[in-house]
Amino acid sequence: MARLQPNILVVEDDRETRTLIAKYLRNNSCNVTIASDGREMFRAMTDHRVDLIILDVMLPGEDGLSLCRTVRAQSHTPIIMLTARGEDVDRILGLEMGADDYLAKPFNPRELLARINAVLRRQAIAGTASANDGATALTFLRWRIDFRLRELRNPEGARVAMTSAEFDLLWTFCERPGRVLSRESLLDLTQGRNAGSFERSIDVLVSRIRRKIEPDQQEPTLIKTVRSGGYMFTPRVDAVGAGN
Amino acid sequence: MARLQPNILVVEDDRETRTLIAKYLRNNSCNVTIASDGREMFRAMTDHRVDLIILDVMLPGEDGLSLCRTVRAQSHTPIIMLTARGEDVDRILGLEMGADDYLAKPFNPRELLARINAVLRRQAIAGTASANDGATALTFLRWRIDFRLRELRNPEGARVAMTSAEFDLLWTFCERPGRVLSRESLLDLTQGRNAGSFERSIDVLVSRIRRKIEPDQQEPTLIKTVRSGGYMFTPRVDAVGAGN
DNA sequence: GCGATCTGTTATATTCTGTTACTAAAGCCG
DNA sequence: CGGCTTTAGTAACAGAATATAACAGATCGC
Repeated sequence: MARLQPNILVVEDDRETRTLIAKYLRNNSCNVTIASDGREMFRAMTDHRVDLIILDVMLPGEDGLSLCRTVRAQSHTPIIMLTARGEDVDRILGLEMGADDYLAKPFNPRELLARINAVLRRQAIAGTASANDGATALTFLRWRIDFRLRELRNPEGARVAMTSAEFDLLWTFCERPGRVLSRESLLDLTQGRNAGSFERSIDVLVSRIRRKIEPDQQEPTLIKTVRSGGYMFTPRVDAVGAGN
Repeated sequence: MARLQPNILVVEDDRETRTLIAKYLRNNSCNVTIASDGREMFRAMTDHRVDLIILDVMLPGEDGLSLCRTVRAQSHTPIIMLTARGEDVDRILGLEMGADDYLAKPFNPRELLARINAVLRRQAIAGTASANDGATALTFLRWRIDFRLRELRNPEGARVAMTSAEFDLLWTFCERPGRVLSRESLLDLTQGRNAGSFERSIDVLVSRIRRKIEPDQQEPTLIKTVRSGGYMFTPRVDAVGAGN
């Protein structure tokens, strides 16, 4: 769903932080470009396609907030802002700045990755609404999960009520079919939360989802348990265009 | 999308307020012209292109309401009116005056900026959508919401009574379909946070709107709840288009 | 002013969600 | 095959978030 190797532009003046972020993202299948100020940022943006910008609030010269507005005025490239703690979050995310998400320093790089994924995913959805290809829904075994509408329909076409958390988890599974996902990474992906050591919340959620979608309660066929590994969503998943 | 440096014309007789607004807007990438009464306003308008007018209701000589009507009759330049509390909002925004938005004094300048952006964006969309004046209405699932008339019609074409606050909120939703809006930003967008209202008030309003527009009271399909996130307006696919 | 309407607040009911605890199942080892 | 250990499934619970009825102050239209 999300681009396989998204181009991330990291705009951050502190060399150490910058390198750290870049390294981490590169280790996690992102193409990373770095810039230390607004000028370099714009150069990079005209240079090649940028899928997402990570933008520090504090920058020499024109500051991040101002840059954010400017970028926003010209393009729809999503922006995640790195803020200091206690920054006025509403304004950053609100109409005025229009950033897509933010992260307060100091942050956990995994958390950043989770946010990036979330934003890109949203972007993919939003993009289809107006313009181009991308899918807004996935189907598996004649079930259909629509991210934009946040609804799940069974093979008969009836809506199946899902709570927010259940939906998010199922969505995450659908995006990564056929891969074993650890509880930890599932927690990360759905909530950007660092897993507290032994939490069984994923187990419980899986159980609740299974009750709603598994044809045979005794023998799960959709979400398989991988002992001491996590869970795996097994059915073949097809992308479906806008929900018409 | 939005003009990079929109030309804003501020019409306000109180020098202090006027200067404050101008200063703030200039700091936020706007070109600002000021006028202290109707005469100066018209002079400015013939002088150069004006993208948006901020117009105080109380003015010496010909008052803001009257000026608003006049401008409206001649051009499509969007207008945001500054009103005193308790002013008749429906009338100001409605057919009679035709302002595009309003803000009750005293207001937060950041909120003003947000409104400006919103109006300009709408304008941009309306402009590109097809041709002309139109685009004062949106349709979703055969419902039709008309911003100018401030009325809502159901698929059968019957008017559905909406109170001012309900309409404002629904409008806000319609402008941002498919996005999760936090209670906080909804408050900001509808009232500018001046009024110290609690976030629960959004819940109550949503509940009231749902009662009027949701086909199934048990299972909302239009305004979805995103737990600990806010609400999301999810009209089906074709839904949002210029009301032609 | 007076009744009708609107709107935010409060209180209560309902729903959701993560945790805990207990049970069942799976692996391990002799 | 049994015991023993580890891991998963899920009922039950408690805290959090949401839905909505009811209330009261504000506002509107006469």
